[in-house]
Amino acid sequence: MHPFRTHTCNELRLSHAGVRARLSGWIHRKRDHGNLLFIDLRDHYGVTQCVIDASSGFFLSATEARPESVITVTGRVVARSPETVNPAVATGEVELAIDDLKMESPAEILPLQVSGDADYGEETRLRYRFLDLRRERQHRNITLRSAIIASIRRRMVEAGFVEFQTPILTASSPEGARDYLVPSRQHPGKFYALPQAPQQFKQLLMASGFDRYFQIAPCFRDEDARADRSPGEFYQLDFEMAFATQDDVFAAIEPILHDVFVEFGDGRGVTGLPFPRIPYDASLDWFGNDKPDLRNPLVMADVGEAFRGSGFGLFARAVDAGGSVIAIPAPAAAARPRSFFDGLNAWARDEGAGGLGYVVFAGHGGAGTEPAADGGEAGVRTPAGKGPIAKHLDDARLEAILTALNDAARRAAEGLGLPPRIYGEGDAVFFVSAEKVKAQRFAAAARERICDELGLREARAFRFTWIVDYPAYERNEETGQIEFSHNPFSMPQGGLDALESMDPLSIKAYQYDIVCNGIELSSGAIRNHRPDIMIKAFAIAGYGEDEVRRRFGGLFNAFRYGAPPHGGCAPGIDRIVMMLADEPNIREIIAFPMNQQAQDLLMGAPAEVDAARLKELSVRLDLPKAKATSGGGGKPEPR
RNA sequence: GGGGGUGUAGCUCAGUCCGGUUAGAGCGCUGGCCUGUCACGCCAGAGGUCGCGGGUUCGAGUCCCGUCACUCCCGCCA
Repeated sequence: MHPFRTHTCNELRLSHAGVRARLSGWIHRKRDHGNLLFIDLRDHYGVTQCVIDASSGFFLSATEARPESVITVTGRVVARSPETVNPAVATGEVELAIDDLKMESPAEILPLQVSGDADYGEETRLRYRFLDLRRERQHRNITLRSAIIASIRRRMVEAGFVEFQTPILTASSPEGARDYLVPSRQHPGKFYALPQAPQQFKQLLMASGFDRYFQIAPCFRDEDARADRSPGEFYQLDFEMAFATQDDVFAAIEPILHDVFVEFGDGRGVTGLPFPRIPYDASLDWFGNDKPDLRNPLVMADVGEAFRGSGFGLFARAVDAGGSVIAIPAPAAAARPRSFFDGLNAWARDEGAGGLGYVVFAGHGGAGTEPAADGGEAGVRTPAGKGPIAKHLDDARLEAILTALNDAARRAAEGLGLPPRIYGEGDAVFFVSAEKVKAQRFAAAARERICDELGLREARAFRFTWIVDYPAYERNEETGQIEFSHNPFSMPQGGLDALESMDPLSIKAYQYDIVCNGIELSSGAIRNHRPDIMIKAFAIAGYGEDEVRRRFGGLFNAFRYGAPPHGGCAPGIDRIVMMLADEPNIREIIAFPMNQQAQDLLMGAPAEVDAARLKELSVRLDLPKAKATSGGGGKPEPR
């Protein structure tokens, strides 16, 4: 007989009755009846009930074994009597009547319990992650992650992509996030950087003649964490295609994402192919940001003109000063009590906005008074507006607001498959007014809030969209300088001609993001593979040719000896798993995540190192004064 | 770097607003009882620097100041 097991803890069934079996696992739970002891034995696969009675020689030691001790038990599989069958457990029709028990590894008293579904603080969970990961939900998440990655890998290979590995110790990249740096022993004063993404390597592979690259790529960025952003490191499904247009890239990855989300989505809806595409500018107009959650059906519109010169001075002055008034529809909200509007107003002020103006369209009462979408029909009345702002707006202005919202709703319905809607009687409209960028940012948040207040968010669905036509450049508000808005490696639309003839701020790039449920899964681009266009593109952002050669020498050089037009994308693996696992926090789907302060509480990273090691690296510390540097322990050091 | 929340038994939390006798509960732990449970049950017990430091007060878990830690958000994340 195998020294540890003949079966797993999820294997024994009624058909095994009478068989002699050996199981190994953790003591999940014990039920001690004095002269009869039940042990739920758990392994990766499941749980099997084992039973011992007082007549056995090892009964006492079994009684004393703590939960989470690892044991090996041997005995006979017996069918349970009908009244003792447990239908909640896969092995619930049988139990193992054990006649031998070997303690493989006793457990001390636990800092967190594995059985049951108690909540524990994250600090405890991460410090004892090996215990936390034994728990059902955590165990399931990590297993799901593995299955998703295996499925992605299989689908990528089937689609003709070739998997590569690229360096982890590489050079710092001048754009983007902060790098993690690694001092070089052999070259004092010089540093490696961990890659923020294998961006340049995958482009070099294109220049190397490989046609379709992919990698489940580790990426390292020294930026602060969020619930959906793991500190330090994360994984991307990084891929790149030679001789590919933007449409080719979309056509290659859409079915893979779609099928993976269907495979692991547990019946949740997935956007059909092809995924909708929203130009960046339209996304800002309709949703206030470039990562719209299309489960939210609300479409916004700029209605500044309706307020220009109106009696509502606050908004009229804002418009005259070049600001925006953004309207957010609130379908069927006219029936809501005053407290609904007051509550949203209070929320707006908590968010730091001046407030949230609104108009309620409930003037005429009764049904059937909705205006036709295009207006102009005889006998159609504009519903009368109510609310603090409405009295300052005449019918023509109210009409203009409804027309703008209906126009936006109709166009979004056609392009995105959002439910069509004609606003009018019975609806309400909220207004956000500020300088344009600020107004959009706040309106985006208000749109989400209003959607949830009204219970309009589509449940159990993954709604994908591409955001396309990103601007190539933007003006840095602080410095006034023209900068790359997204990715310096993207091909500007219009190529060299556009760079030479157009206002840089109006040039678009073949740059795109894929967004799912309001979460940016990835950005990608058709790359700039032409050295002459690169020089010009960087010149506009203030980099001389020498600087481009110095900073991107490898890539720049590669493009001088024949490089294929190419492009790609890099969806975030962790966020995909997070959504499919339906977890609100990215750390729930990473086996050993760091905490929000980028510390690994289990391994004790980051840690101090010996002076000798620093000397070897020609590194001397210059620590900030005030702060204790102990890292762990949590106790402040006396000063 | 900034803002919010939290910090009380091994763990999860109540008590803090409105200061007052010996700081409680559940789970876990220890001991005892229990032969059909499956969140087993019953009895008893141990376990506390109320994050840390300072202040106010006759008296501080509770009020004030500072500080540390964790967490959520903003900045940041080509």
